[in-house]
Formats: sequence, structure tokens, C-alpha cells
Amino acid sequence: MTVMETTDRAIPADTRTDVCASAPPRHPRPDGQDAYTISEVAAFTGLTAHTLRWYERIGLMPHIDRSHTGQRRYSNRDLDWLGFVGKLRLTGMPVADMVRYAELVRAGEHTYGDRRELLEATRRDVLTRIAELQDTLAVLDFKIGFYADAGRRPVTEGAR
Amino acid sequence: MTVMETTDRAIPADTRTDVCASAPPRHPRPDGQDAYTISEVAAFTGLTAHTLRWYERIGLMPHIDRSHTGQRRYSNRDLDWLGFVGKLRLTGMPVADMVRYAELVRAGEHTYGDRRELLEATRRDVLTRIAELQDTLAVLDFKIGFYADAGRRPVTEGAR
DNA sequence: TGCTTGCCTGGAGTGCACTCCAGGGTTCTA
DNA sequence: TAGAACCCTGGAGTGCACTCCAGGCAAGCA
Repeated sequence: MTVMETTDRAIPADTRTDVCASAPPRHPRPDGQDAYTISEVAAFTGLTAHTLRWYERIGLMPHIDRSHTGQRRYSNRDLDWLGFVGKLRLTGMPVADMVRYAELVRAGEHTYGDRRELLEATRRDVLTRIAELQDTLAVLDFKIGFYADAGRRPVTEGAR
Repeated sequence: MTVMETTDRAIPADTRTDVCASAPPRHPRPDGQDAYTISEVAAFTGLTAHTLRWYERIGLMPHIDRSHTGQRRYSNRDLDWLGFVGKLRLTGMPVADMVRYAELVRAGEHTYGDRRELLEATRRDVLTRIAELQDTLAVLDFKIGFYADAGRRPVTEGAR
């Protein structure tokens, strides 16, 4: 195990639980299992099997194990990665940028700096988006307030 | 003036400034002018002229005045509307839903209830998105923290 | 043994939100 | 009054992120 794909993987197993306590929650998944079919993963993640195969094709996934007949067998590690990708997707990050991050992860530890930069840029984007949304919320509240008032006023007076 | 297109328009001119004081800020625009060419509006809003024409085609804009030669002349009211549309766009609302809202506005005052419902649904979406983004922020901070630590540790120890 | 279900692949298709084009008229500045 | 810059229209094209299809292999089971 030389390359880490998500942060908690880098931590030795004996100290793992402590760190995971502060780590974000993972996708719900059955215990004691580490090999899932594509349809199981689709059910866990909410993505379609099509999308999972497509993610692999474009280089967004690490290498996925295969059964002796060639069917995909996803590991818990893959599920972690998909969980993170899901978060990035929520930020509106283009898939191409996620692929770039995935490439950095595959490239090894010497890309830590680049990875951090990319995540920090994403972080700034997220903060901007939150601010925009809060701004929008204010506008919505203003308008909703207007319509609420209008509903309380007699129909003939007020807006016109 | 029987139909209001944005809330502040419904308020008589003499009481307007009071209400606008609590209203969200508008697009910056020159004073004492109420007719803008499409390229001026493009500059104010950040949209392209193409997009502005397309918005009109799909029914997202109210009727836009024309000069005697047929060129569009946008009013301050149109700019207000575009500002609001911009906010809705930030929420990720599909254009089709915005068109629906625009239709309600065109339909008249009896759609106040529907408009309010639509805005309240949007408000709920916005709150959900903000929560998702804050969640994502936590994940990003966790990972950024990891990479920051890794940078402070000697290369040979730590992650592996 | 046949049937259903699930999975595989490369490649084509879809929906959304623009974005551009061709061909032509209008407005501004020198 | 000429040339550049701007604006008009209908319709076609683009990029993104999936989404689906055809044709075929493999496993479970009645």
C-alpha cells in the first residue's frame, strides 16, 4: 500500500478508528464485506450502473477488481472514493477536474501539494457558492414575504 | 399597470424607496435611464446577447420594448427581472421552472398563491443545497488538514 | 435444458443550456 | 458618405454529463 486514495487510508489500521471518528460519515454498507457488484454499488450510491462504468472509462475511478468471469467487484475503498466524488459533484465541480484529482492520486505521494491546492481552490468555490445561495435566500424570503402579505390583504387593495 | 413582475413593482411610486431599502441590491446601472441596448444589458448582467435573445424566445422574459427599427430596448424593470432570474439560476433551478414562474407572473395576480408555493419550494431546495455544501466543506477541510499535516511531516514517515 | 436475470463492451443517443452562423438591416463616427 | 460596429432572425451546432442500445457471455434454478 504505497498510494493513498482517500485520507483515512493513509493511517495505520490500529489508529484508524480514532481518526474516522472525526472523518465524515461513509455510505451505508453491509458489514464484513469488501466486494460488491455494480448493481449493489448503484443502490448504495444512487448512481446508475451506466454511470459507474462511465466513471471508470473516463478515468475517474481507480482500477476496479474483477471476478474470474470479468465482472466488476467494488471494494469498500472504492465506495469511499465514490462517496468523495459525490461530494465534489455537489460542489458543481466539472467531472474533468475530478479526473484531474484522480490522476494526482494515482500519480503518488509527490502530488500531495497539487492535491491540496486543488482542494483548497474547491473549498473557496464552495464558500462562494454558499454565500451566493444565502444571498438568493434573502431575495426569496423578501418575495415570499410579499406574497404572504398580499394573501393577508383584501384582494382589491395592495399590489397594483 | 395591472400585473406585477417583481415584488417592488407592485408598490406605489411614493412609498417605493422605503421598500427598496429592504429589497435586495440591484444590478449596477446608470442613473436616469430606462432604455438599454442588448449589449448594454449583456455587460450589466454578464449574460451574452445570444442568451438574452434565447431567454426571450423560450418565454423567460416579459415583452421587451423595441426601437422604431426593431431593436430591443430593455427597461430597468427588465433588468430587475434579469437580476432575479440570475439568483434563481444560482440555485440550480432548471430554466423550464423559471419559465413556469414567468408564466405565472404574466397570468396575473390570481397566481400569487402558486408563485409563493414555487418560491417556497425553491427556498427549501436552497436550504438543502447549503447544508450539502457545508457537509462537503467539512470533508474538504478534513482532507486539506491531512495534506497540510503530511507537508509538515518528514517525507519518509506518515502516510504509507 | 431451457429460461431468466445480471453483467460485459463499444458506440450511439439524449437533454439541457447555451452558442454560433448566415444573411441582412441599422447606427455611429470620420 | 463610406466604413466599422451593432443589431435582427431562424435554425444549426456545441459541450457536458450522462443514458441507452445491440449483441453477447455467465450464473442460478425448475
